Amino acid sequence: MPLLKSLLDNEAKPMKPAEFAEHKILEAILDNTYSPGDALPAERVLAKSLGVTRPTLRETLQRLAKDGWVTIAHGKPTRVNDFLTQGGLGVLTTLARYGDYLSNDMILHLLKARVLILPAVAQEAAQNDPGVILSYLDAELAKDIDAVSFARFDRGLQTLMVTLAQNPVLAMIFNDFTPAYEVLGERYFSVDQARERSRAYYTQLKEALRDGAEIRSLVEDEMQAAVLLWEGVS
Amino acid sequence: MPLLKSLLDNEAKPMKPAEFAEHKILEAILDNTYSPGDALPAERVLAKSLGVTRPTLRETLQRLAKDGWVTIAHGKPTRVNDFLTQGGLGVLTTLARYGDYLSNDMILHLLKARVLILPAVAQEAAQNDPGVILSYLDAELAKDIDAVSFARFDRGLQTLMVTLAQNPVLAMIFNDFTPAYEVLGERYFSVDQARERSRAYYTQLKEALRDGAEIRSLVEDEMQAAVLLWEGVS
DNA sequence: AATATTTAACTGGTATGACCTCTTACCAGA
DNA sequence: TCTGGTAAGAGGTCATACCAGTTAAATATT
Repeated sequence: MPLLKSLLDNEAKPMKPAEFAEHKILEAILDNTYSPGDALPAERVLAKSLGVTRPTLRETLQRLAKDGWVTIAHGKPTRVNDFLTQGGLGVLTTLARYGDYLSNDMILHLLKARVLILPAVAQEAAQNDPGVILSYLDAELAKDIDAVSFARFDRGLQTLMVTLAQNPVLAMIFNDFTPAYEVLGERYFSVDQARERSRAYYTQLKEALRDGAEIRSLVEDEMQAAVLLWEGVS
Repeated sequence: MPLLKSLLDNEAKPMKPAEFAEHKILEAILDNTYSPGDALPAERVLAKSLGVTRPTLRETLQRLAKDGWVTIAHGKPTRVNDFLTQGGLGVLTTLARYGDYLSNDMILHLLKARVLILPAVAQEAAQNDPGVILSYLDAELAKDIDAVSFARFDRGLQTLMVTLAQNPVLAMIFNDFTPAYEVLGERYFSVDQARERSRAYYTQLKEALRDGAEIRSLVEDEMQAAVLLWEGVS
């Protein structure tokens, strides 16, 4: 409904200066107005052209630098990094927030990375406290639940398992993943087949947990299946 | 040698304000002067007590917030996060920089996480371009090479493989890991047994690559062995 | 003329102090 | 009792001046 949409968009509260600056700069980097290796305009110039003051711009630049988008050095101009190579997961997070830039390809890579980590996490969690996982899974999912809610449920399960796995390093990786994972989840669970798969998977998981069986390979198969499913639909 | 150490410390160039503020705040968080959940003093107060101005302090706080140390919200006081649970890999990086806070336990968790990721990365890399890896490994290691250099060589190998694996998501994780990994490496390769193990491993790896054999399980065994070795010496 | 050396013009880093906006809690009025 | 206003305190932004590295051109030196 284009009309409603446009109305909503117009009603959107105006961005705050810092937010606006970050948005603009990232946009410029992502669409190659400033390419990796390029120098950003001097702070005084950039600030004026963005319509914000230098202190505000600097706060924004500091945040961008933390995520690996740019490199700031005293005396030298601030340069754009080759973020796809040098960047950390913060880059992925931003890519996710700017939906159009999180390509299907990137999602595929994300799903593949997940295959490596989650099975082990699930296994550890199941050994440490299968009961909690079981009671989480016992919350029945409504038949016609929407993609967003489904994604939230699935993410909640994984958050729970990561917590139970008792490895802070894996938890940190998971935390960095989360924002991108939210976007990914909504897209993935929009596919009917994906929701069906997961429902069956939850059931299998419950059985395995009740029997005290190994769940590692079960989870791995499911994660692998998700990769294949996504390759099919994307 | 306390005397030398103190001399070196005194010769250290004075920290810049921003650096100093970050150091102080992190120190206060790490030694529980401010515990997770606590509110930080108001910016105006904190700035004065640190001897820096508010803009400088704010830039520092923005960076800390990016890494998940604190949460900033308009109107509300800035609060310290439960960074071990909510933080990302940036937390790990800082923990590494403040050497005393990167516990042996944390290193163990890091090594365990590595077991999950690297084998798959190595396998992909070997399939994509075994030749480059081979030529990297052909650089012979001196018999009496020191721990730092050994660590750099090992890290270089893994950097190479991550690049060849062609999965940007895994590369991002690896990038976030790097700072902590450097610290870890120096400690790990200080153990004589560790260096011996790795030498043998490199040799096996070369043979497998020449034969075009699978290297996944080989790498996994080695990573797993590293975990056990560290459990033994720490 | 070739080579140091100074200097000036960039760049980012820090300092002040004022004002805007959001959140919260307390207080007055219906 | 509940509602609504109001003031205090927190973060957000602005404006401007000055400090400190970096670089290369201008200048002095050999």
